[in-house]
Amino acid sequence: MITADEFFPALADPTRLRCLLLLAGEGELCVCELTHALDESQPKISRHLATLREAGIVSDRREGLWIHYRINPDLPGWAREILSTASRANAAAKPFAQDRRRLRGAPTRPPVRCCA
Amino acid sequence: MITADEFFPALADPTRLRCLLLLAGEGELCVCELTHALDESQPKISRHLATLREAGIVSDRREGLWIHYRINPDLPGWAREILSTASRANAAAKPFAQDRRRLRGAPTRPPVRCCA
DNA sequence: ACGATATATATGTCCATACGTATATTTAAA
DNA sequence: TTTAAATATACGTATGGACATATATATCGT
Repeated sequence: MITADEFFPALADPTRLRCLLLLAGEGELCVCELTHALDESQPKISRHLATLREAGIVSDRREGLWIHYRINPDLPGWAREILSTASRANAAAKPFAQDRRRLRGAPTRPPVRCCA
Repeated sequence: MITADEFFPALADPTRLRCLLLLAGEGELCVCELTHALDESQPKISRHLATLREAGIVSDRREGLWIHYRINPDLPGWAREILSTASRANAAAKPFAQDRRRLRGAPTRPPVRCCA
């Protein structure tokens, strides 16, 4: 069972927070989608996801080549509550709106080919 | 207006988190009460409170020698919500229960003389 | 078996930040 | 105007953690 002392440090990094807010809003995303949406390097995203996984905040599911991440459904209620509160509060904020737009495939960028 | 990228790092330090959870539950506390409740050095508590103040998460009010801190009432709703969720969720957890007990004046410790 | 794609991990470096100790500041009282 | 109490800040050090780069692993198609 995760404690507050383990939970909040995991949200303190902007990259991890962006991942979590996307996952909270979208349900399930694979690494390449997150890499594309956040426009960050693959190892960077992967290691941050590993941090979140080791903290028990996200869970992963392999499907062929792809590994899908989601908010860990076994996360205690207060933690899930905090994530949805943060997600709701930041839905309108510019940086997160940009992440969502990139996730969908931005007009100025090549469309997401992976994770069809 | 504080952003999520500024808010969550402030909760990532255990000392700051303990201060915030106490403040969320007790309303207003002075530095010496927090120092006593957390059993930490005065400069340590003071500097962490300064961090929280500079982030806009707490506000302070001088009253003679004492400076009382509280959760900043102008904090956006989502942030206050997250703090009360965390406070409620951790009320029963041992470390925070100990902090509250020390705040009241633990049997094995000298009673709080300051901040009458 | 080989190559390609998706993801993970290892390594070395660098920077932010938490810490202890010492000292400064502010207020009140004698 | 000293003195004491409460709080704040300065400073040097150390360490956790984020980073880029390179490489390893896993899965699938041919």
